[in-house]
Amino acid sequence: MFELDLRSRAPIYEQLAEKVKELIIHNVLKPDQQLPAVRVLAGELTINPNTIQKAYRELENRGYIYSVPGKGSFVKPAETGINVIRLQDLEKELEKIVTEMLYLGVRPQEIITRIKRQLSKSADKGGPHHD
Amino acid sequence: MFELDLRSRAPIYEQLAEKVKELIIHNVLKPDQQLPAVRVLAGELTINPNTIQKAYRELENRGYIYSVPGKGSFVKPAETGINVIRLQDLEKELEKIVTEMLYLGVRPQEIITRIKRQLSKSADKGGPHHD
Amino acid sequence: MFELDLRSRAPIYEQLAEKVKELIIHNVLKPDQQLPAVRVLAGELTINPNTIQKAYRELENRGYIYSVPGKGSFVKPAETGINVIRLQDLEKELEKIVTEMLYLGVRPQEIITRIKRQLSKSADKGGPHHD
Amino acid sequence: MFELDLRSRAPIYEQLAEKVKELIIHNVLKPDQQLPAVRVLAGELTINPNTIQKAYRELENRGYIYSVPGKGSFVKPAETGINVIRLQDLEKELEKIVTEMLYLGVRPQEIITRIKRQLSKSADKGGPHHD
DNA sequence: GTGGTCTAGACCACA
DNA sequence: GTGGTCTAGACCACT
Repeated sequence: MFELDLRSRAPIYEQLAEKVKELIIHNVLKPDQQLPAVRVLAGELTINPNTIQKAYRELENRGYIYSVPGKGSFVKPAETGINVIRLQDLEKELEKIVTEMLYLGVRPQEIITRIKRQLSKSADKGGPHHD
Repeated sequence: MFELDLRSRAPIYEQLAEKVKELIIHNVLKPDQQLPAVRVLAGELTINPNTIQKAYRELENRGYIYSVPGKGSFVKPAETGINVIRLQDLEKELEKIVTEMLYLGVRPQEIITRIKRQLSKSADKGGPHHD
Repeated sequence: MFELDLRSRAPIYEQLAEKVKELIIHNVLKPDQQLPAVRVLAGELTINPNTIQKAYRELENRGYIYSVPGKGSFVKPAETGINVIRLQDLEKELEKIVTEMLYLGVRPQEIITRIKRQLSKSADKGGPHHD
Repeated sequence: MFELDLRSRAPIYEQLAEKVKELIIHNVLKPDQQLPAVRVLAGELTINPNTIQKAYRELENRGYIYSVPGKGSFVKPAETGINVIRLQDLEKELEKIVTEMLYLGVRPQEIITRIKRQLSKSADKGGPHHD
């Protein structure tokens, strides 16, 4: 379920956090659904439990999950408008990517077409799933 | 010319490589133009020459510049089609960003509007500058 | 009556103790009034009786309630002056909060305004209810 | 300099983070000043370096310091308006404290007097110290 | 020398 | 059984 690249430069805990975040964003992991227990996941991935916990803590700080000691970790329902800072980051990244695609020869119309396709594809499973 | 954020947790050589890449993309540094010599730039930025070297090596690996031993480093003219791999990466990143923006509550129409604005803004200075 | 946030990382028994304390402070639970029996409350909140017990014990230690073996737990009438230690703690906390609000950019006048508003709001139901 | 209570229920890393935060808020640690190195502090406090790092990481997440790998950790200049969420928390805490002080018999006028005294005392060293 | 990552293994509080 | 904390000790990247 979680494919990690142990040789990658990116730390394991970040890779894991990223994977989990994607599952949440794509609504594979539903709001308030319980995540795999730290120790269980550590066993499956043959990774130290501390590393898993670090990933979960990271996601908690970023507002994607919440952890209840003694109970488990759960998907946090999305709250529109909370992550203004994150949105600004995404804007900047978007800008960079578009500029580089232009530089590499992609025509503007082509870029818009692809994004529209992406938007309609995400419409079903994606989009905000609030309380 | 190159504003580096020494406070950032991103390594300096990566920041520098990114800045140079942007200048190339935005056509501020023209094809075959010579980049500042390592030692000169090191002096101006009060940064270790090794760090500059690392940034240039990074850019060479990614195909944005080329080095002529004994002469210096130069901007590599863009070659449409050669960077298919890079384009696929950009596609994936674009997909991720769009999906996350949707999750964070941005409306699809809003996303397209922003990209169009970005496209028209880059139209002047940006765009491919091939041989 | 007692709304607990099972998602919170704060232990349930602490949340419960806090809620009861607030009801006492706001004079909703009057002096010498009997608190809900442990088992009853456990049933209503669908929570382990041990957890309720722990909350009540906590409140007894802090001087907000008293227990009569075989009878139940009751609200302890406030005794001005006996809680000097608690008052000193509150002073310290108050100092910390005010300092941090200043640091975060809140103007002194604004702080006083908010506190006055808070004071007049609590004036009705709040205030000391001694013997 | 940092007095920790190893027997306290509060985790060491939180105690340490709190202490450092206070030094920053009271302007004892000035903006962009370097914090003690993780290993050095670990040695002085006879505490594991990982624990220190956890405290620093916590402070970084909350926006009070920034860490540059290979350089050190530094005090982050305050940015007014960034910490809206933290301010809301402080408001709630302030409300609770004021209410409890009333309950313990402190007169409203007395509360305001103390806060004003606190405000003028903090005026010198406290207050925001932005860029 | 700096912070960052990871492991192995132990202990605690909570439900 | 759960997450959380802490230690000891090793290795890496960056400057």
